[in-house]
Amino acid sequence: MTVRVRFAPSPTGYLHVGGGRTALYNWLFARRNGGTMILRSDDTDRERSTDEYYLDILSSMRWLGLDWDEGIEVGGPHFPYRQSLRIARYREAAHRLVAEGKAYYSFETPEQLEGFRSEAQAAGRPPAYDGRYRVTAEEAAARMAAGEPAPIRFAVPRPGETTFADVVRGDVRFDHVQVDDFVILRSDGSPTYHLASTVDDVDFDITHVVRGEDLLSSTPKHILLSEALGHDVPAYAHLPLLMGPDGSKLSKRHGHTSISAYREDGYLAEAVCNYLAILSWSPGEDEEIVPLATMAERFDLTAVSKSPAVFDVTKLEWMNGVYIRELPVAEFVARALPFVAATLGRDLDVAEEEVFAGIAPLVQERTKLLTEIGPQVRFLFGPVEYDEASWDKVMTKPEVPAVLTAAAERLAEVEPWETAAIEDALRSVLEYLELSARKGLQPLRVAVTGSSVSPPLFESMEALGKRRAVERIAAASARL
RNA sequence: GGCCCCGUCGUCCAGCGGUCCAGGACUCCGGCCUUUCAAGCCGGCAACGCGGGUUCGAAUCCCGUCGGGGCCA
Repeated sequence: MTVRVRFAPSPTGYLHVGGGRTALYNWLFARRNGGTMILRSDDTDRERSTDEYYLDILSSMRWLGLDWDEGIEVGGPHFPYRQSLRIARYREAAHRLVAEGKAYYSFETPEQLEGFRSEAQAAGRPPAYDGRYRVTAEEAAARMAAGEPAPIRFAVPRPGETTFADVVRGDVRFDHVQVDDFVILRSDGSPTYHLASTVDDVDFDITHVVRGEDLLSSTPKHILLSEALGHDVPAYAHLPLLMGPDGSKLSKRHGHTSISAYREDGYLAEAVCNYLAILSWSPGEDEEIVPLATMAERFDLTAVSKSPAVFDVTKLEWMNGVYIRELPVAEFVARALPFVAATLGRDLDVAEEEVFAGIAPLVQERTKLLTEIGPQVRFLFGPVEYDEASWDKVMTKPEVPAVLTAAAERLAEVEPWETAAIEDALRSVLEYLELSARKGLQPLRVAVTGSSVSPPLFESMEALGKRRAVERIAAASARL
């Protein structure tokens, strides 16, 4: 039997990092086992589902590099893989279960349900409705015929229990006293999550359901439903939840949680994938920087951690820096350009792109996020903007006027305008003024780049060009 | 409140009865390098929640307890 897994997000929000990790683990598992990866949209919640979220999920998946063999947009035997387009199928399934006596039209009043609940609570019993007010099939038929609306509930076998071997957690057991006769089809004819999701898993021949631990306690319902539908029960693997720094389930209040936000913040998809993978699983050998392809060779669902993991942005950032540094320079340039354009508010022209490519290697090794690049190089593509803190810290020293003056003079004679020649000239200025490089070069850095923090000075000057470099030093002198 | 799951450095991961006075990574703190900032290199701080068992021997197995999380309400 070939492995068939699915990632089935609800388009009720952007694809968040937890969902991204679930998608990734499904993908890794499929690739590791030569299986089929399916992407489905669980969009039965018409109220909260939107096209914007749907599109975000698609683009985030693609950005991460997680492709799917069957599903939304790519097609397959069960196209279009959108639950909202399969409502009739869910109704049919629910009605069939009623016909077979495995589910029933439910006429409990809210008062009855509430009464049951509070009584159970008081007695210390599980508050899961056990179907005690279920009416006979005849009565149900009569009331339905009379036009009385009613939801359909699944008749959970009682007494009983459901056990299953969770791929990551091992044996799990649920007594049915704590599984309620859950609604599968609402009185308005809309399917519940349990029904739609299970029917799809069954229809699509899913072999392994890999999802978040928040669905663990719903699993007995899904197993019971699968069996009632006359289908083999898939294997289940429940992934530990991702948490915020405060130890609660990761959510918006912990900051950025959507994959697309990380993309915009200058993270590389490779780094995000790597970090997400490493979060609840180890590729072994004390290795952490492992490319997707290698992980796909080593991935082992049974070795996934059982305990929740705190999402640590700081470590993701470090890892992003590692990936950026590993990029071939040309690739780094290509990825950086859009971000540079964003901070400049315009695209670079061809000549400027060449200038950027020139200092790119130096910028690359000091970048953790692509968004940091623009600010580092903007001095090359526009007027200097002095960072006032830098100016106050550096340009108020007594030796500054002499440094600027001497440097401007010497630099004006440098020919050809290349890093080595610039360095020679400046070193001689330092010698002449008896200043350390540390003290003597900072004023020039601020003058030329506007900041006390910049790429290496000599290269920066070369990239800037002789005329502008000398002009800026003169301008800084005038501003003193 | 009921049920389920989980519990190794601040965080992530390794460890699956002896080779562990517990290993790697991030963070943090020193130092080196150095034209700033990074990067790099070297070094350091830091954990088996607790209590009982089982065993010659437990981070590793069992029970309890405490703590955290999830779902339902």
